[in-house]
Amino acid sequence: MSTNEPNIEEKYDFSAIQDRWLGIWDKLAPFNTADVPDDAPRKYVLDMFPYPSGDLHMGHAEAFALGDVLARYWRGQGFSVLHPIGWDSFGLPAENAAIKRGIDPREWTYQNIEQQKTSFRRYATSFDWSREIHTSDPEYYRWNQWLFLEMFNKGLAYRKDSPVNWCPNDQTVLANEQVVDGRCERCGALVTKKKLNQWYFKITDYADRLVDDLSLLEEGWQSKVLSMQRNWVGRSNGADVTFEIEGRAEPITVYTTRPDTLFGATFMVVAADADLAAELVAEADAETRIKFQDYLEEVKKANDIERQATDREKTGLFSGRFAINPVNGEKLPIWISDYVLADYGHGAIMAVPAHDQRDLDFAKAFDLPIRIVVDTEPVDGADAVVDPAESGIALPGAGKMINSGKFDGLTKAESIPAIIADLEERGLGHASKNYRLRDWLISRQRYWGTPIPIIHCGDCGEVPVPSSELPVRLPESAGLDLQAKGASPLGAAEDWVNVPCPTCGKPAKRDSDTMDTFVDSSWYFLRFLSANSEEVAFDVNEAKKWAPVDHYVGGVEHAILHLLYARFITKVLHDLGYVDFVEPFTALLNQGMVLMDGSKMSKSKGNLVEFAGELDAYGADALRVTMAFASPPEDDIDWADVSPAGAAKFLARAWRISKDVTTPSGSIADDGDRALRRETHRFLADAPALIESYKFNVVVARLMELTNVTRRAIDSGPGAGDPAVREAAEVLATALNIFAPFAAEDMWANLGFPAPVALVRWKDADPSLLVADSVTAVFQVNGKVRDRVDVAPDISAADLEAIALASEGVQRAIGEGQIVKVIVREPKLVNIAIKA
RNA sequence: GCCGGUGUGGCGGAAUGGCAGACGCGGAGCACUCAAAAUGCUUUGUUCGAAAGGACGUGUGGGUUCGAGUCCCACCACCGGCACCA
Repeated sequence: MSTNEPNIEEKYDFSAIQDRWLGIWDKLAPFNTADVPDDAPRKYVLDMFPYPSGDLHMGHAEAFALGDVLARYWRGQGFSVLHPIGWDSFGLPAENAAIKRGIDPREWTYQNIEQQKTSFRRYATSFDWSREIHTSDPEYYRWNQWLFLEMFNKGLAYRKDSPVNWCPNDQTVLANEQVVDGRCERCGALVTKKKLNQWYFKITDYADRLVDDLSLLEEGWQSKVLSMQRNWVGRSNGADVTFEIEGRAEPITVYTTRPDTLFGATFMVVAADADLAAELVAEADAETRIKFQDYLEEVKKANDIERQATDREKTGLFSGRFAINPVNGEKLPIWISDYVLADYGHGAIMAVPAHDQRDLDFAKAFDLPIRIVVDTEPVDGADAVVDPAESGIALPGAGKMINSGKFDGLTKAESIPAIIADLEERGLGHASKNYRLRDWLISRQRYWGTPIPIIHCGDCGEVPVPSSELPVRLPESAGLDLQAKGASPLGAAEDWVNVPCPTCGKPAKRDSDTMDTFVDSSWYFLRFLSANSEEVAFDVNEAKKWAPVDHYVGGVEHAILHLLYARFITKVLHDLGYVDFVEPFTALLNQGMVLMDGSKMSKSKGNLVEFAGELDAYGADALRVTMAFASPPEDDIDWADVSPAGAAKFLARAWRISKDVTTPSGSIADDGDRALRRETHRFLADAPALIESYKFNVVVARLMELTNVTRRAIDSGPGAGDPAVREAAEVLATALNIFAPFAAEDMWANLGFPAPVALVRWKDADPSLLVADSVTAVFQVNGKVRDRVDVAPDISAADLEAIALASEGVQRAIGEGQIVKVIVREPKLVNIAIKA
């Protein structure tokens, strides 16, 4: 097969070029990684796999362009690069579309996949298609079930009754991570609470490691994402303190981050919706019991948005009971309120109104005592500390302890360990940590997901499906009512749901819920390593060779959810002995969004830019260059501010150089024009560091510069026959390949080489060419540039100083002034400090 | 409230403490054309000046330094995360 047929076009014609190479690339399959030698240097470059809803959009166009730049770059550096693609193809939109149109979710999903696949091919993404995966295939989701059972056997998957987030619109439960501002992340409906029996993954067991291991990612992840992850886990350090309760055998434990304020506790508060509150008032007088019932009703009615409003008035009631402060034996009234949360800490707090704003608000509302126990600095430039009882402003700052018995005089830093030690000695408390993170709720009451591989038996309880019977396939959707109704549609598939118990053989029922699709995506990067294996989820040895992922590319909208789950599952797989690393993604590139006229694109706003339309108008190369050149990758791109036509113009200029070269291939570049060669090799020397630090926009700018100087060399320099021009053109083709694969391939063919240019190793920079013949020295007077002179790069400090002092511009600037000091940084700078 | 980030021409953006504005978009002028588009060339931070040449200029105010967009302190604005989390 001849891959370098002569090009007939005399002008850059992106659509002819695309047509010419697509078919050839299909046959060459240059990105297949089936037979990589064991000792080959490797990189794993992965884009977050797409959810196949309709065609690709401009956001995909950016993310996948950038991922492809990295994959192609490392190939050019001689690495074997794994750059796979798959489809996150389970999930609600397919189901909703299916309901709306009365078709199988499978049909809708796999049609969209075909469309996106076609678009990816036209976009020249360098995927290894032999490893393609679909999470909605039984061949994939059986390994979700395998993972679930591994976790079930380790006690990391469990079922519990708990109030859960419920989306009344989608009629399914939601993970905490899917509730944003009290609303369903997907549809925006107000989320309510519902008490349900649901499956959880025990991510809280890994809370400390999920925070601590972030330090391993400081090199490769944006600090923004690290802090988002840290915030989400929400670890706080403090102490558990035990309070005896009058008339109750069991004491109550509270969690506090300020044990140093223990002497300032003047009451205790129990969360209204905690079981403890109901128990405490059970023996109270009738009036209190009725008041409590009314209050509890009120609290339950409030949705999260109302409840979370921080400027709400404090409400509550006295329980009639008292606690004993362990440090001073004082009797503290126990109050009940909804400002304390039932599911954080122990659902009860010690209230220190002088030093906590919330407690102070409550104390003032119910006229409770306020006692200062920390001598804080005055705030906001005030002369003296104002009594919180007067000002209504609590004093949360640090200071020396007062009114605290034997602890008086200690600073906050000293007193916290001292008090904890004292409590510990007396068995009344200990240091403790708390987390905002909750266990990951993974059950969903919907059809289009992975069936949970558990059989419920009246006698044996929760029985795992034997691994020989995996996968538990989804029943056909035909005949099932997929309409959201709060119970899984699978429950109605009689033939499917009724099975004998694997243990005792009696009639039993399959679990009819499906898994959260974030389970699918929490380990898919490992499935690519053995995408076609029927024996294992992934081969442990392949994981040793390829994983973890070297570059993970995707939107910052997944900075919490998906990344936290993937990190968690990776640690679980590590503990189970399947992988030898603890973090899945060594480096993370979060590209910004593609906007139009300052806002997110949407059909309803009328500012939608269609991927297919741009592709037709400018071609894949111009689109990819535009994405890379627009801004640093993390920043948003406003499509109104960029110019795909400009990118196309640049590509045409670069392409034309390859047509103009007249030197035959194999000519000796050493004989070529030195100035042009220096530019070429400066590019080769600088490009790797720029790409590896994701400064793609600068690399494109440098390619434009190289194109411009080569053009000038042809038109008004040494001419098209100079070997340096050929060298520049070859470097342009190999480097441009990472941004504009079609144009680069065509240039490579124009220069007489066979496809694919994508597997050509980049030329090394020649260090001897990086030394300039002369450099421009800058002469400053008091830091202002007054003159410039070209000098030899190895000029001595004394010579340079002499030239500077003699220069006309410097003399004029010095005038009558007196020279105080001369700084010489040969060969580039002299700065003369003068006194007027 | 706590934590993190960002502020540079008309616009997107460059700049190991050493020539601010690379590269591009847009604008202006010119060439080619009957004309337009496309393409090419020149020019383009603000301001004073005929020019030569000045002055000013990286959110604001201070500081360190021979020299600051870059480092330090304080502030302002915007963006993001968390938030009655004890």
